Amino acid sequence: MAATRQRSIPARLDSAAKACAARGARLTELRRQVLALMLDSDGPLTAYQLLDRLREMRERAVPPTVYRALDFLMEQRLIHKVERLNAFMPCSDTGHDHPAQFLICRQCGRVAEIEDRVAAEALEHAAERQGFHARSAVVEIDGTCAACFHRA
Amino acid sequence: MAATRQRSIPARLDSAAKACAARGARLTELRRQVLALMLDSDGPLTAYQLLDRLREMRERAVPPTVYRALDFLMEQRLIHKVERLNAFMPCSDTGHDHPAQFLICRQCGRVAEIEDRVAAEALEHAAERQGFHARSAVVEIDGTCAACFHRA
DNA sequence: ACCTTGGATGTTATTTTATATCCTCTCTAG
DNA sequence: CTAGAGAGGATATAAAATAACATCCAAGGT
Ligand SMILES: [Zn+2]
Ligand SMILES: [Zn+2]
Ligand SMILES: [Zn+2]
Ligand SMILES: [Zn+2]
Repeated sequence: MAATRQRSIPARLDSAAKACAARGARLTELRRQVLALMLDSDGPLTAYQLLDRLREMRERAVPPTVYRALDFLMEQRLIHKVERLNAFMPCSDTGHDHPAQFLICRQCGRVAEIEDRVAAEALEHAAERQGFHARSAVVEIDGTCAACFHRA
Repeated sequence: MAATRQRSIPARLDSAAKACAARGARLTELRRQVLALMLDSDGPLTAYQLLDRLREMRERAVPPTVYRALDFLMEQRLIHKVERLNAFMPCSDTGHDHPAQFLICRQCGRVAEIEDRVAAEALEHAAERQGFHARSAVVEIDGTCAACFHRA
């Protein structure tokens, strides 16, 4: 079991369910289980890591089971995909539409989500200047986290 | 054959070779062929698209052939990987070390490389504030390019 | 010229990641 | 009831990337 976080997992699941309902979508049992696994993890999980864990509860799970749930959760903005890791993690700020910005530690594998308005706006403007209509932006920064840096 | 670009492909290959040599690396025939294919393409290419094209010149090519060349070209900062597309494209500013920033058009598949110093610096500072030591940053913005937007 | 050596490439196989397709079940709007 | 949509089950396959080991070959020292 992962360390305790700001809000309890059941509370986060419930507010996720409400957010979905408000948009006319259903956080079904399967989707809830998948989201719960992600909330319970210390770091990002790949689809197949998630599948392994899901099978403990749901023997019949296969890749499409997981990918469909992941697609749904991404549409609902409850999770993000970390492209550089082909892995997924819960959004730290559930439901709010914002560009995904991550700090990815190469040493420990941990990923921190940040929200830098200055960078986000600079990128918006840069896109506009090219006449480009932005839908979604991803920022992923590789490096060494403070903890790993001090350890070294 | 793709449209003519700012500088001729042979000229770009030659300056790439020089840049490699300056760093004690060799732009071998294989690597040169792979880079040439990318320079000749109108858009990003996946490793397997590249493999198909490469086989026209080099029958024995297999996935590791391509991936090794791609790894080399990325180390030499001659190309970038576009994570959201699992595809690769030449750097627009060969050899200079800079964060990769892309505008990806969903409609036409074209990818434009931009270089926004404001965003890059904002992200650097954001990382620093967390005590994070950044190595390399990737920015990928999905949306619709000006041409496709006007067409619609 | 002759080794030696490390980088580059060849070769085979496999792993990891993601999607296509078709079917069944359930719920509900009409 | 009953069509239609959404959710999930099931099978198969495609796409992307890497592992591991063999061979080649270019460059530098002798
Ligand atoms: Zn988020
Ligand atoms: Zn770390
Ligand atoms: Zn570049
Ligand atoms: Zn376009």
